[in-house]
Amino acid sequence: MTKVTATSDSHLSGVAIWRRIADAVRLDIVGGKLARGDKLAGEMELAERFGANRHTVRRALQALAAEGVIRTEQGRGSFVDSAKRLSYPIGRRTRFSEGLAGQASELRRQVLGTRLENASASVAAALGLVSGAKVTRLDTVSLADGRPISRATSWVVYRDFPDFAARFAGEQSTTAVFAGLGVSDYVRASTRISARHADAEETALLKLAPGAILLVSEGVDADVNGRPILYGLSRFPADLMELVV
Amino acid sequence: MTKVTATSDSHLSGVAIWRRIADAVRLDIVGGKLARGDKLAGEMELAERFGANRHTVRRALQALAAEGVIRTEQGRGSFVDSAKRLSYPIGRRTRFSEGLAGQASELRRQVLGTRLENASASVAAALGLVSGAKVTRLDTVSLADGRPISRATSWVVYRDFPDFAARFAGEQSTTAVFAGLGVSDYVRASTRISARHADAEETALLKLAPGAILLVSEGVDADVNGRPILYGLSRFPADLMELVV
DNA sequence: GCCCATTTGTGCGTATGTATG
DNA sequence: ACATACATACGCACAAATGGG
Repeated sequence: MTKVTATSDSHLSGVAIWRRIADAVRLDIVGGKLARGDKLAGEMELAERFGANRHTVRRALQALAAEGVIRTEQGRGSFVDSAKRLSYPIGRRTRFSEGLAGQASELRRQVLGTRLENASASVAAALGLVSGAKVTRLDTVSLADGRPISRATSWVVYRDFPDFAARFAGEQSTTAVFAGLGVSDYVRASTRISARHADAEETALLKLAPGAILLVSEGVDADVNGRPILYGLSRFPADLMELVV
Repeated sequence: MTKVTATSDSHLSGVAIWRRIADAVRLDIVGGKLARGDKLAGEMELAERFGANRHTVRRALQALAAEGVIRTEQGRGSFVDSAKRLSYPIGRRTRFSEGLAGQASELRRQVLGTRLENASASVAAALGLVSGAKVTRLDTVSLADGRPISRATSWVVYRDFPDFAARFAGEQSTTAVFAGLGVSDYVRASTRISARHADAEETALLKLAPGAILLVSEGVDADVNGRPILYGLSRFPADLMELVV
């Protein structure tokens, strides 16, 4: 019906047709509609379904094959070669490693660095500080079975936890660090979720194809008295992860 | 430094540089870094910042101007011409209209249609039915101040609420329909959030630029006894909306 | 082995889009 | 506005591999 061509494409999307097809097919796979080992529809049928040329479909399938999502065999077809998306639970008492337990056999958190900086307007607002107040910033990448699944940045009030950066090196989890600093318990006070394209740094760190979509979760953790102790900004590849409330 | 060109672009992203620039600038605006009336950086400076040619930056600014996000004045610069993103609250007791009250002056829900169908595997699983059971499907688009902000599809068990479709025509809200059918209260039992590109139909209905990113929220509402009564799939343009947990 | 339909792989020509200078 | 280079998308044709009679 509506033939989507580079030329007829009404508003000139700036997103190639082959990429939209690749995204749609990948969605069926990570969303569970197609399971590992399943045979995809033929190139002709996909071309028909998306109103595109077979070459364009092939370009999309090549991209998915390069990602390791599918495998193509001449004369036989294309087959699903990867698993469902991981679910990251979001709740008042969520802890990173607990949430993903059972979904991956090996979870690892890599610390990219810590540094002392002056709170930007948004960080200050989230932590209830004046703009420019000293905060400790922590940059991490998390991996499940060796694959990067999140890029997180956290800010902690320096005045309240001057040792935060030093302690983090020796500990595996944020929970453990806070426990060592006298905060026995904390809860998620608020979470905002949005989505956007990955920038260059995120593309590199998360080993994504350029133009990949990220789910962005932005939240504040507070202690039992409701005092904000940590502001976090996490970015998840939308292809690999979904958030469960 | 890292010059991003169509040619040097490592793996051929399928997303044009002008679109990535437009997305990044729009993000600063809807994310609150730039407020209505603020002046954007000059074209030369933006070109420098993104490592692109000034022509390419101009292409991005043209796209944003066409969307109504910015306004460009010869000899003066470009200025922010739109407001912050709307926040859609997600909680156990969230109602659509209550959640957005105060953020827009006029909210409207448009019914695209209702129909009786056989539950697909995913719908059946969510509602606790056998695959193929009869369900009523309801398709809607919601608008805030005339702008489409969500595309939702809901499924209700036909056996439990045979009059659902008929009643919806006369009522404004799902809450009112359920109230008329004897369900005085219901809560959100589970929610899964993901992100992806819009397809052709969504692009048309939500009046988006092709290739736009959607936040997808998938959830089950249950009555006070925990019995699933409605399965909903909502899609929000990530440029306009964020979800707050 | 051979034929055949199906499916993927490849080559060529053309038009338009993207990005630079 | 112009010139250049490459990417994207299409259409047609044919080659190569697979699997079933």
